[in-house]
Parts: sequence; structure tokens; C-alpha cells
Amino acid sequence: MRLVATGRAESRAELARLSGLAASSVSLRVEQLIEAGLFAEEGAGASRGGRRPRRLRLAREAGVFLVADLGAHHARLAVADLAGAPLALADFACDIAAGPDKTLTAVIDRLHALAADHGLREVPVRGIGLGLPGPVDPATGQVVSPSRMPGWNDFPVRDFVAGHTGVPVLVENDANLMAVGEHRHSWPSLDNVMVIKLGSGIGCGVIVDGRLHRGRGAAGDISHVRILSEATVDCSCGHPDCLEAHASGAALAASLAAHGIAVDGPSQIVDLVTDGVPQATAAVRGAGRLIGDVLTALVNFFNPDALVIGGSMSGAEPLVATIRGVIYERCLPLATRNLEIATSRAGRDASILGAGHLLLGVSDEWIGRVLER
Amino acid sequence: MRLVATGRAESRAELARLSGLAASSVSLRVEQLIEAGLFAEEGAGASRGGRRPRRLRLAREAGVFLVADLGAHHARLAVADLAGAPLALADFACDIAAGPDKTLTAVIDRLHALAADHGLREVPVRGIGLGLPGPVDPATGQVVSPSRMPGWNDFPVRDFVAGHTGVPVLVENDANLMAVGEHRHSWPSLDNVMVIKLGSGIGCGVIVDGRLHRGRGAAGDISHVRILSEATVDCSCGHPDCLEAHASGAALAASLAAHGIAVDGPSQIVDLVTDGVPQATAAVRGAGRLIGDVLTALVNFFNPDALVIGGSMSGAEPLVATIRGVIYERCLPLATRNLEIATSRAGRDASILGAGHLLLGVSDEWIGRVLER
DNA sequence: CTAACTTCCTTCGATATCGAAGCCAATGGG
DNA sequence: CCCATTGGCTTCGATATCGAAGGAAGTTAG
Repeated sequence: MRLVATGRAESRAELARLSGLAASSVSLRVEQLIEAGLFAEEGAGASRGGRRPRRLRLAREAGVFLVADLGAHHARLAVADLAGAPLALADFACDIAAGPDKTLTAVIDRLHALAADHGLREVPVRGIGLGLPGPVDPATGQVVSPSRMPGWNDFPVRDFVAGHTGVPVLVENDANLMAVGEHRHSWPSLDNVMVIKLGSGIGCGVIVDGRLHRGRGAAGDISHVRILSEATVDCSCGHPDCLEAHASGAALAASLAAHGIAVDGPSQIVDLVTDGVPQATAAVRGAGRLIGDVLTALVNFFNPDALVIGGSMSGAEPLVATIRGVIYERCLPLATRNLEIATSRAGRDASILGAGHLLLGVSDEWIGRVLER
Repeated sequence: MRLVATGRAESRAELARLSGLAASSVSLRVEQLIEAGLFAEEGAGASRGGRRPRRLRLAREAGVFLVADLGAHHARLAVADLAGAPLALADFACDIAAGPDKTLTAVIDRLHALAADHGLREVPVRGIGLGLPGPVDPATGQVVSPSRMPGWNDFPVRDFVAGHTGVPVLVENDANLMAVGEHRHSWPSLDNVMVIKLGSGIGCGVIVDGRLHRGRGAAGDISHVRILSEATVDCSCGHPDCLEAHASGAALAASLAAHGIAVDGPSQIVDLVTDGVPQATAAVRGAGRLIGDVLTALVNFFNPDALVIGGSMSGAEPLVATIRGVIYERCLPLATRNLEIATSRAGRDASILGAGHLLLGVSDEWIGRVLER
């Protein structure tokens, strides 16, 4: 099902090749899925030198996922097909500091409205995915001691949303979703990928062996590593000189403000850099060195196939160039030999894609129910 | 097979519970394995309130693994059963700088002799495992740009040994083997474990999701991370102020020598610390702070369930205490909430255990052949 | 245009796994 | 001491997967 949903397989033969199942087994399963209304047959594909394959795709009536990627003051909403590909997108201004109850209710309403607006009122909602800018406990679907989400600590987000809608709900940290989306969209053949999200904060998601690494729920944190610096800056976490306190978009904005340059939001910093404002470029280079220093240790340790730099700050060329330079200079040759360092290719909807992907993974249950009938 | 080999299952019922297979399927398989001579039935186990189980164990004639853990001037040899449990152990003085050809030939001879000495001449050798103090490419079984193994670069260790003996051969970095052994022996229920090997060098092996993480072959390197320090020391890798250049056993020995205290080998440093020699204790504390600083970043990033400190230096109490202190102080509460920090429990044969464990994983092939007859 | 591939998909018998039911051999309470 | 209960193991019919064989629908070479 996933292979067809993601477009990796278009015919029974391809399914057999990719899944490793026998061709006969595949045929049986596909038959069932078509009968259940989840798959549809659609004409013939291109021949590869023999009989032309009968093309398979997800049936439109199979269902949709509703996905929201929440930021501090803003949410990105999407209705996606079962592959996680967006069918409709929207932006939604909402202050996460209003607390979980209000925020979540509003987001859910808007999501349903978005689906209705696009003529998908009759299509069953198979799952809801939520990206949050804070640590999420994968076992309980709760937010755990988030630094920038007042009122959300220990709130049972998953149970709340599932209770209000009655569908499977996935709650995940936004950087993790981004990592999954980026991996699936741009680097599906690589097994070990690090994705850094540089926005007003600094987030990181890790794909190990093709799957999201969560650890005990906090894996991927790089923002509170201590760095070497002249001036001491205290971080919100209580320790001095965390990476985030020096190199995050918020930190850069503060330091620019001290130079008399007012910015609001990280994308404005990118604009300044693009316009060639020297203070902005210098600040961004400094941040790049700090981030690069931290990443060298992690690249040596984790030895990934690719390091992807995303988030709104990743548009700043000198930032990315500096990070790349530091890593190639300081890391072991063995670690950088085959390392790809690239900027995001899935763009700002990476998290949406990621949520869709993970949701399909939680879908075994309803797929089973649909097939049983 | 592995479940019985490792002692996790002793009866058909336990196999069924742990493997998730149906009891009937388990019975069939066990029947085959007994007939093939790989399993043996041995009396009855303890009742759990009902009929007593029929105890299963590996048949002695099922086979053995030969394992060698090579250090710079010394090798630890073992004959192990298919569970990786040592049946016979030996030490062997050999200079790895003599080059791969001589060293490997000598080691293989000694391994076969060791088996013969213990009346295992008739038992088939099912695999050979080698731990090496340098990076190993998992795909080819070659050593790749090792810093302290002159003459070994790109030598096809696996093919060489397999060619000379005709059995499956596993070649792996020593810290990785140690991580596997430690994980299996002491922390089998935890999924994410970091193992640090503190000896004359600094090594690290990582277990992710219950399996060894290799990355592209270099994963787990922590010795060439740049650290903050007053004095500048150049590392053999060409960069200044690597962790290894300041905090490894070799570096400590050098710094003690500068104070007029001659030591040879890291275990002597441990002795000095135990004897309360202040310079040694201070040196070790300093190293602990540096190592702890580096580990902080990795613990936040990787968020393991346990951090195990092994290697010959791990006997130095103040070293371990300092590392532990730094980590608990600097890491995110979320990362240390459930973190175990412990010293090695499998002891110096951890690598042997690890090799045995991995070898059983490579054994599918001959198990299949044996069952077919 | 024909003949000889290739590739796609289905049919059909062999095999493996499963789960329910039942027998076996202990424990433990009355 | 007896018998209900528990857990261990096997038997047996139902189901799922597989692989080989073959038919269907193309492409390519002569």
C-alpha cells in the first residue's frame, strides 16, 4: 500500500519487485484492495519491452489525512492523500501561547473546513498529524517540558485530538517531521540522514537505518550544546552559552537589534543577507561557524550519508557555506568521504510530507478493518 | 536459534513467547534442529505452575566460533560456543605493526591450537570473528585508513582470513564489538546504548534500536572532536586539540611523564589513581571533564537509554565520577531523566561476546545448509 | 509480416504458518 | 488424597504464501 501511495510502484510487477513478495501474492492483495475501494486501476503504463503494466493508484475515495505543522505564531495546514502528498494547503495565524485547548480546537476546525472547501467532505479522514515546536513523548503523545509553549507541558495532545475526532492521531516534534519528509522526498535511498532546521530556533531530526530515531523522545536536540565563545550569553534552559543562545534566528535578531537593525522573524535576516547588509552577513557567518563546530562532532559520531539544512534560515547562502566549510575542514576524511551536505529540497512542506508518511505507518489498523469487509 | 543460544529461551514455550511464532511452528522447527544435531534436549526445567518444560540447549557438536580481539601489542583469543560464550580463553603477545599477513596467520594458528587444546578438534568451526583497533569498512571487511596500524591500510582482512580457512569471517572495529557485547550481556532490554572504550585510545560503539550502528563504517568516532583547552596539543590526525590528544590513556601517560612519573600502559595509570597519587588523580579528572563535555552533546543528540564506560581506564573511579557529573549537570533533564551511566559489566571479554553475537547473525547460511540435509 | 523474445499477470499445486482443541504433567487448595 | 487449574507441548484442519507454469499483450529483429 505504501509503495503505491508514494508512487514508488505503479503496477503489480513493480510491487512484487520492491516488496519481495511473490507476484501471485501481490496480485491477490491488490485484488482485495481494489475491491475494498482503496486502489483503482487506471489504464496502462509504459512498456519496458514486454506487455504493458496495468497502472495502479490510490482511489480518491480511499481517504485523506489532515495535517498541521504548528509554529509559535503560525500554522501550516494541509489536506493530504494517503501518500502524504498535499491536496490542499493553507496558512493559519494562531498563537500557540493561547494554550493547547484553544489552539487545537481552532486548528481542527480549520482543517475540516479546508477539506470541505476542496470537495473532500465525503472522503473519510483516516488520520490527523500534528507537528509541534517542542519535545514530544512518542509513547503518550504528550508534550514534555517545552521551552517555548507555555501551558502545554504534559498536555495529552494525542488523546485530546483523538477524543474530539475519533481518528488515529500522530503527534510529533516539527524537526522530526521535517526529517522524515526530507528523507522520503529527496533521499529515499539513503539510510542515515541528519536534518537541521534553522529558524528562530535550532532543531534537528535524525533518520537512522531509514527510520526516525526518537531515543527516549528527546533525540536530535542540538540547541543546548555548550559552545566556545568570547561573550557569555545565558540560555533559557539555565546554562550559559548554548548553541541556541548564540546562533539561532532569534539570537541573531537580538544581536542585530543591538547594532540598530530591527528585524522581526528569521526570513527578514535572510533578506538582509541577500541584500548584502554587511552586519547581517557577518552575524550569519559567525552563527555558521558555531553550528558547524557542533555538527562536526555529530557527523564524526553518527557518520550519516547526508546532512540536510532546512528551515527558514537555510536561504542564507553564507550561513550554509560556512557550515559546509567547517565540516569539511574539521571532520575525519572517513566521515566526509561520501557525505552529502545539501539544503532542503522538499522546502517548507517537508513536515507535511513527513506527517503523511508516518500516518500511513499507523494505518495498519484501519486498513485491516476495511479489508475485512 | 539465537534465543536458545543466548540463554534467553530454554523451552519451546519460551521460544514461542519471545519469537512471536505460534507454538506449533516452534515445535516443528525445534524438532528439525534437534534432528540436525544443533539442539539437544536436556531434562526438565522449573515449573511455572503447570507442566514442566523440556529444557533445550545448543548441542556441543553444533560448532564453535573462533574469536580474536586484537590490540596494538596484544591479542585476546577465545573459542566460543554458538552463543558467543567463551569456552576457552587465551592471551597472545603479537605486534600489530608486524603487518596483516604475519599477524593474522599467527592468530589463526593460535586459535585453532586453542580449540584443539580444549578437546574441540572435532567440532566444526562455524565462523571466525576479528576485532581490530581501527575503522573497518563493513561492506568489504577491509581496514580503512587506520591511524595506529601501519601496513594495514586497505588490506582485505576478511577475504584473507576466509581464503585461509574457508569459513564465514566477521571483521569489526573493537569498540563496536565491545558495544555489542556489553549491550547483549548487560542491557539486552535497552534499545539505544552508547559504549565508550577508554584505553590508550578513545573508542565508541553505538547501539541504535537494538542493532549496531555503523554509518558508512566510521560511526562512533569521538576521539577527534575538537575540545576547549588552554594548552594546544596537535593530534596525529593533523588537527589541534582533538579529544584523544588530551584525554586518552596515551595522552595522560605523556603528561604524567612530563611530571616525572613514568607509566607504561593505561592500567598503570589506574593503579596510580587507586594508590592516591595526586598528579594521576588530577590528570584523570581533567580528562574526565573533557570527555564529559564531548559526551554531553552526543547524549543530547542521541538520547540513549544507557551510557556504558569500559576499557582499561574505566577502573579509575574519579574519571568515571567526573564524566558522570559533567553529563548530569550539562545535559537536558529530558535526556538524563532515564539515562543509566554505568561502567562495563561484561568486563574485558565484552568484545569476545560481541563478536560471537554478530557471528550468529551471519550464520543463516550454514544453518540453512545443515537443516536441508 | 512473422518469429522470437520480454514483460505482465493469473492459475494451480506444494509448503509453511497459524490457531483451536486436546492431551500431558505438574501445582496447589480443599 | 483428589481434583480444579495452570502451563507445556502436539495434533490437525484452515489459511496464506510461494514458485513454477502458462496465457496475454507487448517489443524487436530479420
